[in-house]
Amino acid sequence: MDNSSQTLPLSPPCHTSLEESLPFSSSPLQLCSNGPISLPLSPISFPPSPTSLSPATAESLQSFSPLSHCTASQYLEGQHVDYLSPANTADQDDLTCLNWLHQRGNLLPLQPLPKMTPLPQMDSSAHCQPLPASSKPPYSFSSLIFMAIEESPDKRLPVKDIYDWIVNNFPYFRTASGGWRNSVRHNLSLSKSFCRIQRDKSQTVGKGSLWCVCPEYRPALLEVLKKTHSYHSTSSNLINKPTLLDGADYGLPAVCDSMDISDALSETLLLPLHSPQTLTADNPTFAENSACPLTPDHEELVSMESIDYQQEEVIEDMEKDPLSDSGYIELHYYQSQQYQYLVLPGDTELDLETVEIFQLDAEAQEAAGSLLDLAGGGY
DNA sequence: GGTAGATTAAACACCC
DNA sequence: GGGGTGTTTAATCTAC
Repeated sequence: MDNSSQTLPLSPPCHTSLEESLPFSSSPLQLCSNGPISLPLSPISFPPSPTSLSPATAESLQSFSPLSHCTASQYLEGQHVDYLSPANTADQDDLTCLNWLHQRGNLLPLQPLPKMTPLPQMDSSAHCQPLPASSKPPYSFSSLIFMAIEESPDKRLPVKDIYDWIVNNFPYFRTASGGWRNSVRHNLSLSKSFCRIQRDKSQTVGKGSLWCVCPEYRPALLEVLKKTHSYHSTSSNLINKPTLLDGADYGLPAVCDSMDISDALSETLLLPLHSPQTLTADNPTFAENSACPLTPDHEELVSMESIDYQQEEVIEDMEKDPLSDSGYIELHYYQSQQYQYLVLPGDTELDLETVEIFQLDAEAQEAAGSLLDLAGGGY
C-alpha cells in the first residue's frame, strides 16, 4: 500500500470564539455544496518548522494564531482517508485541470470521499531521506531562474542573485563546476521567457541588468514547473521556501484567473515555509503586492479542529520530493460535504504541530481565488 | 530516426 | 587588465 499521504479533516465546525465574526462562520463549507463557488476553500498557511526558524521567528509565527493550530495525531488515532486507491487516480490530461498533481498517486481524488481507514504505522526512522547534495535538481535552468525571480521581492534579479538563489536552494550547484552559471546566462539570453531590465542609472551598487519573467510566458513556466514536479514527485517532503503561485507582482492580473473551480473541490498550493504569506482581510491580495509580507491576523482566522499529531505516524515515502530541495511545499486540500481535508504528503519534515489552517472572510476568499487558480494552473 | 528542447562549452564583446 | 555580464554559436544529450 502506498502510504504517501495523510489526510486530515480540517473542519468541521469551527470551535472558536471567532467563529461568529466571520461571514461564513455558520457553515463555510456549505459554500461549495451547490453550484458555482467563488472560493470554497480555506487557504492554509504552513508556518515553517520551528527547526528551520530562528527562535524569534518561530515564536512570532506561533503567536499569531493561537486558536488555529491543526495537528494530526488526534485524528490519526482515529480515522483518516485513504486516497491511494488506484480508482482514485484522476484520469486527466488537461493541464488546466486541477487534477494535475493528483496523477501522482499519492494525492487525493476529487470526490467522492473515500472511506475512512486507519492510518498504518510507520517507521519514523525511515523517512526523510535527504536528497544527496550531489543530486542534480530535476528542474531546467529556465525553471530555476523562474523560481529565483519569482521569489525575489521585486520579481526581478540580477544574474548574480539568481546564481545565489540557485546555490542556496540546490546544494548540487555548490559543488558543481562553474559551467552552470554560463548555462544560466545562456538561458536568460536565449529564452524569451525572461526579459532584461536596465538598472536605474542612479543605482551604483550592482553590475549588469535585472532580469524578470515576461508575464506572457509566466503561465508556460508555471506549467513546466508543475509538470516537472508532478513527474518527479511521488510524495512530498515538505520543506522550505517560497510560494511561486502567489501571483506575480507585475501589475497584471493573475495569469491563471480564468479557471473554473466550481466543480473542483480540491486544490494544491505551493506555499512557503520560511516566510509564510497568509491572506487576511486586511491584506487579501498578496498577489498584488507580493513584496509586502503578510502577517496573518488571527482576528480574521478561524481555528480548525485541533488534533494532535504523532510524528511517528508520518508515512514513509521511498522517493524524495524534488520540491523539498526546490523550497516548495505542496499542500492539497479539498472539501466534501461538511468536511474539509488537508492532504499532507508523506515523508514530511513539516512540523505538523505548527500547521495552521485558516478560513478567510469573503473578501480574502475572493482574493485567494486567484491564488488557487494559479495553483490549479487554470489558464 | 527526426525533431525540439535542454544542456554544456566556448568565444567574444561590453562594461565597471 | 580583470572579472562579471550578455550574446551567440555549436555540439551533445534527452524526451517525445
